[in-house]
Amino acid sequence: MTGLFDAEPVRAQDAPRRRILHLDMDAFFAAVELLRRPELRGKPVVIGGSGDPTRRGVVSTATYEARAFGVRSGMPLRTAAKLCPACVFLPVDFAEYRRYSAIFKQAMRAVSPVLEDRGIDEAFLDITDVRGEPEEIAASLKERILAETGLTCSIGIAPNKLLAKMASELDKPDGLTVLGPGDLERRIWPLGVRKVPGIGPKTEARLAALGIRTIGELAAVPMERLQAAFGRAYGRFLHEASHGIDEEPLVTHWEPKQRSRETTFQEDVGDRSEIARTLAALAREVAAELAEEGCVARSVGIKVRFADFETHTREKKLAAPTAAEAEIRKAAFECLGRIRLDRRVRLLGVRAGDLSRIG
DNA sequence: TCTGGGGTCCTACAGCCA
DNA sequence: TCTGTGGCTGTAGGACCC
Repeated sequence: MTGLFDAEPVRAQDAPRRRILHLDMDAFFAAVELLRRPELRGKPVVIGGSGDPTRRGVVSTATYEARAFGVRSGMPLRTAAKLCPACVFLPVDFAEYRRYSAIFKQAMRAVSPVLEDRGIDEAFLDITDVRGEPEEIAASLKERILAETGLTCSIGIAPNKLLAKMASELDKPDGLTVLGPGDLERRIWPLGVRKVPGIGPKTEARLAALGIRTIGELAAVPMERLQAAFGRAYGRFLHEASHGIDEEPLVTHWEPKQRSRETTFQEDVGDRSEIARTLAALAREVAAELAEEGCVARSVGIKVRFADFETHTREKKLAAPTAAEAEIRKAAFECLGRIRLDRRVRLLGVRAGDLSRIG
């Protein structure tokens, strides 16, 4: 007879199987804009930057009608306007999107308190201890969010965050996907490696050069080979992700690590005094935000992007943590002095790092 | 010709020190 | 005393995410 205290320590594979839900709002910015501009429904609409396609900026979200013209997220507004001259361009209104974001996250918290906020339009929810079938939990959550916001979302449920997020992508918009045993091989392995969150365009290209295009092909590569090619940590990640392995817990609280402000000039700038004025203004904004949040910074850095898109950063460790505008500005100018300004500048940024709370 | 802004995490490397 | 090694810290840049 084995007593409680004789039991072996719990290993990962013996741990209670988690149920993680990932929720992603459908074309979020565009959907919110259509709520207050119903006359635009059915029309190609692009949200991005200042809403003026003659100015510098990129597409944040486009409606499905605009996507039919080839408009994609991240595309310059000017390019989008060329592809779709009939598109309606709207500015980004973060305050309004944050309002809707709070509503759908509140609905999620009513289901389970264990929520990981992943930005303005998505979140993870641990529903391991929530009674009911996953499909029912997700369906009633979708119903509640639609009733309270008028917006649809896509939900994925799986034993971990990685698979839950991939699941929510499988059926969009207004989708619901539950991944169970056997679904890894059947539904995930045929997908391209780019569908793994954490594999971007660079890694996709490097994997393609090795003849690896699908997640299943990636899963067939020994971990040692991936580590030799991509480094210890990332090689291990690639191996585990392709096998659907992810033990990461939900992060329900975190402290900011850095605050930054950056700006892209409408026209590339060569004038030193304009660069100096802009750097001072950015330093002021960063300092104000630190003060507002009750934080001090231990390091200050700057970013300079030249007209040819070459980007340089410089960083300085401070003698003592501070939120004082004068000290942040002084450090930023010291950093600027270490960069040779031999070309016109496209972008300038100021960053405060190694943050800690006062008191 | 074009490529935003605000973040996080990781890696590589140089200098310092034991 | 010289040299090698390995850890730590600071710095720069890359990749990725929403």
